[in-house]
Amino acid sequence: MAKLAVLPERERGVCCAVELEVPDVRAAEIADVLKALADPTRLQMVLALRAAKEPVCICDFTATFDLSQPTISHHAAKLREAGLVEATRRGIWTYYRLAPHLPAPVRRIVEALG
Amino acid sequence: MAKLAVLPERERGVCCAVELEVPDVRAAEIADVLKALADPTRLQMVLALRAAKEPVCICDFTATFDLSQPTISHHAAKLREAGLVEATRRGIWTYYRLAPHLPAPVRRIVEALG
DNA sequence: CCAACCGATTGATGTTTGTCAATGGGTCGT
DNA sequence: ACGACCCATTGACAAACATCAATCGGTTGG
Repeated sequence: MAKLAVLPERERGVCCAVELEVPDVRAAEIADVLKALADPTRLQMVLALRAAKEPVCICDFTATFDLSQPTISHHAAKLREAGLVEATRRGIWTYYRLAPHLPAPVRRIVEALG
Repeated sequence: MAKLAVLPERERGVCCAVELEVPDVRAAEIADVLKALADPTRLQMVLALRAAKEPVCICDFTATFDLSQPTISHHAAKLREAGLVEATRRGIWTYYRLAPHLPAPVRRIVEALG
């Protein structure tokens, strides 16, 4: 609560709707992506995958975080549902990587992280 | 669940912790910012403020969204607590604007939106 | 001074979320 | 075939969240 600035003059009882930058549906989509990223564990996962040259086995994530295996699996599923990562099965191991063809707006967000 | 790729060879029972890109505290901070943005209404607010030349009166946001006045106020408070926006009082009106001196990492995220 | 207006806070409620324990389904080495 | 290993799913539960109705405090015009 401070700072002077050029504040618009107003008239009592007259409020007019703001012009929205994006359609509501689009805002909801972006919000969903942000929601997927808005957890410390999932954020760390995405940052690690972004930096990784090779796909990362989820067992290594389980070894990394102080969380149970089902919880890690749950977070991985959230990232999958959001379309942020892809999984590949190889034998008993499941490897994750950042989705290679993210929509441009999503990619820009992921690149802006960290 | 598809795509071939160069998957690392592994040994059973040997999982090693991933190297994290950022310290946990920092991840939590970023996650908090993302959490503040991860709601359609708040996202629209931030996008509108980012595009606005002048501070925006919150009564106009109340007129914009199909939500009650307390709910809008609640969302505005969340954005304030996250440090994303600042409020200025002028008479009976409260004007919001994007925080002018956002930390660089946060600013990059906000700029990547939309 | 009073009524109208703007905006924040409080209280209540239904929903979503993060977490774990328990379980189930594959895959491999022996 | 068996046991060990990896990972996903289910069920349960507490915490956090989005929303509204009601209320309150501050400001202004008449």
